[in-house]
Amino acid sequence: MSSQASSPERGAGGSARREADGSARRAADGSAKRALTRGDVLDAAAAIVKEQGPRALTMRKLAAELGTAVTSIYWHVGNREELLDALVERTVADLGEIRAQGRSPATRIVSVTRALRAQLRGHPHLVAMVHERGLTERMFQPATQALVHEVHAAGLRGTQAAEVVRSLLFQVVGFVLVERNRERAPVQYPGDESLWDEATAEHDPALAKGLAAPPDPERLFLLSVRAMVEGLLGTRPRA
Amino acid sequence: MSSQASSPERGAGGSARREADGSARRAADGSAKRALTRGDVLDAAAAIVKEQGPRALTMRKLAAELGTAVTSIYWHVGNREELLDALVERTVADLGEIRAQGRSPATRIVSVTRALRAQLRGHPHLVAMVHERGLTERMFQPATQALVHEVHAAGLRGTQAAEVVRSLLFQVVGFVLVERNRERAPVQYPGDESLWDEATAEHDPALAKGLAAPPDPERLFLLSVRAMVEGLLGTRPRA
DNA sequence: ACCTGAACACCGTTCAAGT
DNA sequence: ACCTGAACACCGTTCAAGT
Repeated sequence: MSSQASSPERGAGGSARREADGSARRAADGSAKRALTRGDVLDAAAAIVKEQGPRALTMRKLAAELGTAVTSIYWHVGNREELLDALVERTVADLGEIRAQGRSPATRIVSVTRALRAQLRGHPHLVAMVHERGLTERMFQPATQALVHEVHAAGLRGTQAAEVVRSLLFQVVGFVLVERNRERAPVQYPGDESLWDEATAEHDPALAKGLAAPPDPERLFLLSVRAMVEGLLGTRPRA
Repeated sequence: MSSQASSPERGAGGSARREADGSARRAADGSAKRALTRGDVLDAAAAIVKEQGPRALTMRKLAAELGTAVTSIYWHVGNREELLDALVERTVADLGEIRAQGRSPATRIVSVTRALRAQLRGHPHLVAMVHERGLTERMFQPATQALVHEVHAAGLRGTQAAEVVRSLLFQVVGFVLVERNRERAPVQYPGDESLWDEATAEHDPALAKGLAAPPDPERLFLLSVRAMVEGLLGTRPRA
């Protein structure tokens, strides 16, 4: 409920920011000690979340990191939930534009999905946090915008265009989520071998191998997105 | 670390279970009091998770619900994390088979994705919990199995078949996730209207409306899956 | 305007002790 | 074999009090 309207670090577009990593206020060193700002809190919180996930972000740990009393944080950001809200908000705002590349609409659409996937992979915990806060639509706004443009260029309009855009967004999100799951837990239970033995794979060893471990997610991503674009537009995109 | 091997309620296939809703041990009523079993704990935990989400499942609340001391629970399930593990494990095991319907492979594939979506929607918190535990592959095993069969029937083999199966799974998961997000947070911030005004929708009001609120997720789901199947198989599925 | 420590209600978990 | 209360370390949050 604290109506802080500072909104620090809006940047000049979104890509380059890294210098101002709250290195100013270190108290543990005994060095110079500035006044704590809302931006400091967000920076420190962002660092913890990025490295250890949102679960590891406790108010007390954050305070220790900043060299302040726990209660000071509350003055600047309200409470933990509002802190996470602000963090997500800032990260989403800093994601930057998505630019299509290529000549044909189909190719340009594929390039947008690739850019979106790259963004999502760059912020491993962001998707879940955005999801919890009901900001999904907003987070995908830039990508949606770009897709709208390309779908229009492909000649689609109205409801049909909207459905194509949404199908593509869902595809990317689903892919990244499952992909990340595999990265985090490479060895599944009860283990891939037993899950895809000869019988369950219907005597198709190459298929069993393909399902047990996707050797090239990049390739799989391109393939599925291209299939989807082809099915939706009736045009085959080119590499 | 407690090696309890009871594994209650494995059922006779998976669909019908509902009678044994831990109504036996009610202590608050002052009625008859059986010995607490691992199954009781899992049942009560499942009820809480189903109604209020995994976050609301605290050991103390669970104990109160069961009419026991908190520490009794630990004897039966180890700790909170193992409790959730067991819960997910049991739920996944009880999900049941997925049967394809229809004549052509393309149509049957679509029917499998619909069944999978219905399963996921029936357990709103399951996907996230499974995801956290790295059990995604296992959870989708029945659906994958069914898809493998149909893709084989469509004449695909090996790596190509595996890629088709995976693309479809990703599509379904992504769809359900985003769909659920919209249900939970119907009013987005900063609001759909402002997000899709005339300019951002490139002067296509029907598209703006389509993106602001998907009137029929069922329809959108079918459309996108069919497009994907068509793009992957080169065959158009029929309703 | 900003920061502080004390205090509260709530967690998960351990452990010695009961039956 | 099962259950218990006491106790520990950790949470988020509030509040009166400082400067």
